[in-house]
Amino acid sequence: MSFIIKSIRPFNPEITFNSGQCFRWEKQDNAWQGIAENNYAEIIGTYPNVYINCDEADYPFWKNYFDSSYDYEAASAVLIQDNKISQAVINNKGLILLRQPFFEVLISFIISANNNIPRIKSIINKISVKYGDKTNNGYAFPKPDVLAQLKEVDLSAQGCGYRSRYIVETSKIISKGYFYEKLITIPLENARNELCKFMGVGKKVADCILIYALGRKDAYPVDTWIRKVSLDLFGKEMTDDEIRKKAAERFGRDAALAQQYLFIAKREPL
DNA sequence: ATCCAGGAGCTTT
DNA sequence: AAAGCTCATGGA
Repeated sequence: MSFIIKSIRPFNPEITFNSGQCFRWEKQDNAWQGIAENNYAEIIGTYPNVYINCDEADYPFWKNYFDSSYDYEAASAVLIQDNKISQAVINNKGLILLRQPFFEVLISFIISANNNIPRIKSIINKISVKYGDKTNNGYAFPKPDVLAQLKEVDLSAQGCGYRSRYIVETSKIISKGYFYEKLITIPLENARNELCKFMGVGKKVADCILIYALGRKDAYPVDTWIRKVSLDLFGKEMTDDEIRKKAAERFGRDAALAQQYLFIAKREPL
């Protein structure tokens, strides 16, 4: 274990960590502390001069986590030309989309259904403390085989409510082995339908998993906030399927980033 | 008290 | 395919 401080890809920690795509980053004395898998890291500095303090052996993991190979400057330059998004791009410079561990995103967004962000964070923290591995710097997210062996009441006791059954059943499938890499390359509709086979995963949660775990930039999660903003965006009331279709036409391969900008702007208007 | 939260599953039209 | 009802929970 040798901790090092290295520069990491330019991004805005404040905006990215508060954008509702991750639930396990907390700020302590000017440093953002987070755990993914069994890895701990601290993020310091401000956009565009950002540094990471982590175990040297984990640095490749974190480089991938912070999506180092994707050109957000180029994507934002495209989106800023859309007059409905330009202000959000300006107000949220340095936003990126994280590439988090598949199982953690899968379970976290099952918990997110019909829920709010502070409570989602609270629940995830509780199940991590109770069922995750203890590390030197906090508790890891629970492993699939651990959650798979729980009873519904165990998770209900941590506030998961009616989602407890979904978490156990989904964890059983993952713990038996699941090749999620295929979801990165197959057509969006197919990938979404595959994920919807998991109990507790619908189209919205499926799109979140495709973006925040698998790095797909063409997905477009339609939640209550995006529903609200679509009226202004497209000029009429639409079903969720129509919203996804229109968004795909308008934003194409930048749909996920457009959605994230719109979500932030609508949820926390300046 | 009533409504809402990064919805989804199930049943009924 | 589309609409309606229900599912826990805590905060506003």
